[in-house]
Amino acid sequence: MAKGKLSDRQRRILDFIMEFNEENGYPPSIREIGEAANISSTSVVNYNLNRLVDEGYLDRDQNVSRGIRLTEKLVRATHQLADVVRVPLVGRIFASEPVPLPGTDSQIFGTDEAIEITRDLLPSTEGLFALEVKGDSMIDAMVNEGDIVVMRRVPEWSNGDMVAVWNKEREETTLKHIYREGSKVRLQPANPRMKPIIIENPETLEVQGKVMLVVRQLN
Amino acid sequence: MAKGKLSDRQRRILDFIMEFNEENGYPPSIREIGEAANISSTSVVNYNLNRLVDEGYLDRDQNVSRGIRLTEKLVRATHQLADVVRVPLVGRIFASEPVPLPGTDSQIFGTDEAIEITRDLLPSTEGLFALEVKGDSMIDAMVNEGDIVVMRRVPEWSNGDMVAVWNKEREETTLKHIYREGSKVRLQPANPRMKPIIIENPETLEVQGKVMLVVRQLN
DNA sequence: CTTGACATAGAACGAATGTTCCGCTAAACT
DNA sequence: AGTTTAGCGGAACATTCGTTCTATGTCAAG
Repeated sequence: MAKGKLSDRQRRILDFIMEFNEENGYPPSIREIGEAANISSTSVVNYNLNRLVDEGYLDRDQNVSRGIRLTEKLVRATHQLADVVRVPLVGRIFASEPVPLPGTDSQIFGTDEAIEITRDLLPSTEGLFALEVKGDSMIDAMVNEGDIVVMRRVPEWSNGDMVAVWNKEREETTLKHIYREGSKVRLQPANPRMKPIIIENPETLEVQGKVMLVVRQLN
Repeated sequence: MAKGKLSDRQRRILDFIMEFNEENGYPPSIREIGEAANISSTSVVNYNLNRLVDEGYLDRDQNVSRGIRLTEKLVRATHQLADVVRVPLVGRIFASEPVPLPGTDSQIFGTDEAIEITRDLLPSTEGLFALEVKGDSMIDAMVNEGDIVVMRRVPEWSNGDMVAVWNKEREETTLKHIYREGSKVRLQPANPRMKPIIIENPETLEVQGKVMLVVRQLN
């Protein structure tokens, strides 16, 4: 319950456990902790370990050697580890072709090419795929050659979404903000200096994905 | 030496170790492995463990309980964990102001606001800081309002770098590709449809950072 | 058929490791 | 002062756990 105050020893113990874990891939024994923290008695280590459990920093398993588990938060904080989403890189996007869509590859291991995105950059994780942009025809979407576009397969789009649309009549793919306007559809370039396009026949449009993220690596 | 073939048992053992580790935060004991893999004898488990070490899947520490360590690659592959870099988000970037530079905050824990970027998106990790773009004045750099620009403090820039430059005369910050041309400097917009700017007096320029990455989150 | 490498099983041993109990001290509380 | 409590040290104890040794079965090569 009592939150903050850890004794000097307890802080040292915690630090050591984290360090040892990182180093060896398994937790230290009680005696190893004692040695590191200058505690001669195993019972004292045991005592302080239980205190740390009370404070919520550790979990322990009884009667199990090295049965210490760091709390999730601590692990994340100390390592430079984070939750990431593997987004399959399914191909390239040209202006002159519909976007390639992902097959039903096992999203866990299947695809060989993928990019890793930290989860907090993405609102959802389902149905994602990534494309590399070829050519400079997406400039009015403020998307450059070489950029990586992370898209999501969506059943429905809503006003304001930035989507990849395949225009069957013109036979071209563009990235635009899309808006319903009565029976028509307005395609709005991301670049505010450019004019929107009004589509009279929305059936000629095929929304192939909603753009979730654009990543540009320089150099 | 011999690469590929793992016996059915060995695969099961490997799977179990990974699963157990994930579940408990520490590796299983030999007897626990035996139980999971339907092996009655600890010596057989020991035997197979050593085989897995030979194959490069495991590391072991002698005479240490639960002294098993998975090979790095395996850990990464099973979890959805990856190496990330925490980049401090130090402020906003306007056209009308020099870019704010990071203080000497402890880059580990210090800054409260930061974004996490998977390491493979970034070539180096030193001296990084991130800025959020305000206003639409960076359009000719194909950078939009709300984009996040990850920059790096560099002592020297080289030809072709995309940099943030503070133009003292015009009192404005822009993002441009920069080139030395004799005693002059050429600033080239990322948008190929736009004209370059020639700077006669390079002293009026202050290169404040090299742009490493641009991230645009939609929605 | 014999031999040897390989894989397995069972058991015994000893070291590694967690647990418990007793006593001591200093500070806080009544 | 007397009592309580948190924290510590030491030692004995009971398991847990890795190691080792012997024995058995299989299979392919000689």
